[in-house]
Amino acid sequence: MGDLDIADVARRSGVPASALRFYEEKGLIASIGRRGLKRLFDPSILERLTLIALGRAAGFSLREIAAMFAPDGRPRIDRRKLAAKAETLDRTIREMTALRDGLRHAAVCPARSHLECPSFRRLLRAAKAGVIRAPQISARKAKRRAARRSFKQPD
Amino acid sequence: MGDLDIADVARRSGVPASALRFYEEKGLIASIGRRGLKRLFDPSILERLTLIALGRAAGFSLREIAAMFAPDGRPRIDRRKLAAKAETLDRTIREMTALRDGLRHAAVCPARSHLECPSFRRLLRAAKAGVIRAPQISARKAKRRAARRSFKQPD
DNA sequence: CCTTGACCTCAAGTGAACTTGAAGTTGCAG
DNA sequence: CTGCAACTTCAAGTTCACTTGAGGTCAAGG
Repeated sequence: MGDLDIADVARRSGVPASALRFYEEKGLIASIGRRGLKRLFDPSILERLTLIALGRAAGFSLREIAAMFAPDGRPRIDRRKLAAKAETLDRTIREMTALRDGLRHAAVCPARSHLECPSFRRLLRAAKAGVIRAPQISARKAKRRAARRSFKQPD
Repeated sequence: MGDLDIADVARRSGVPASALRFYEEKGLIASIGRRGLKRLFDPSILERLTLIALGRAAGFSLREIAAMFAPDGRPRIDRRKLAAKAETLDRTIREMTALRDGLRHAAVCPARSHLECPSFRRLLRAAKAGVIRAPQISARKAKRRAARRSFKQPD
């Protein structure tokens, strides 16, 4: 009745059907049954997907996220892991902040070459100090992702 | 004389020799010549590698970084691109900060289930609002990377 | 009842950034 | 001078998170 087919879920969540099947295969989500061949999802899937998006944004891998849902289904998220991730996140934030400031300066810096700018060299020294990790998201993917990003899920 | 072979560069930069060859192939670095078969690098390669690490950390792809070095070799970095990247970075920082705070709360939240915690639900709503992008760095790679991370390059 | 389009499965492809392996060559310590 | 560790090339493999394609099934509208 209130159940959703995969297209509904895709539309309401912004997650492509192919990704939903993929998530199911990986155990991140489960359909509540089938109508013929077609998967049926409970509306609560939308909340679950939000949770998954959240985890991804926090830097968890799908594997890690899957582990956050107890085998019985509901989220039993390890609070220690959460705290640990918050810490990592915090480190990353500090790194990126330094980086952002460095970039901002470099963008307006009057020095001939960036290598001649003391501020830029400071940034380099910071990078050298090993302060830096790589985020890594491909340009094309990021673009497609951005184009798709509506994820409105009314509720 | 002061020239470095690939092992020296690897040791002093923390970048594996295989990655250095890869970078050369992609045009991110260049050897100054060969001794027999063996590549020789100018010590300035170390600064270049720091620059590359910096770019990676800022979220530039290798392709983008390569484009930042003029064909003649020295960095001619587009200041507008820099500013743009600083903006993206800033957005990401804000997202991650929200996320970090959410996670921190969730870690100490007394609610039975995270889904019952008002604060966590607020976080979910924020995520739903599309505030969220994914950083994406694999666990295994991150671990290997961390183990390797010394990058001391004594100047 | 029949068509059709939305769904299905399974396999293979993608792209980024490297790593690994096999097979060959060689600078240089002893 | 010789042996071998360390380099070389080139191809293929790896991980992650999906997407794409081929070929098949079937629920529902006309």
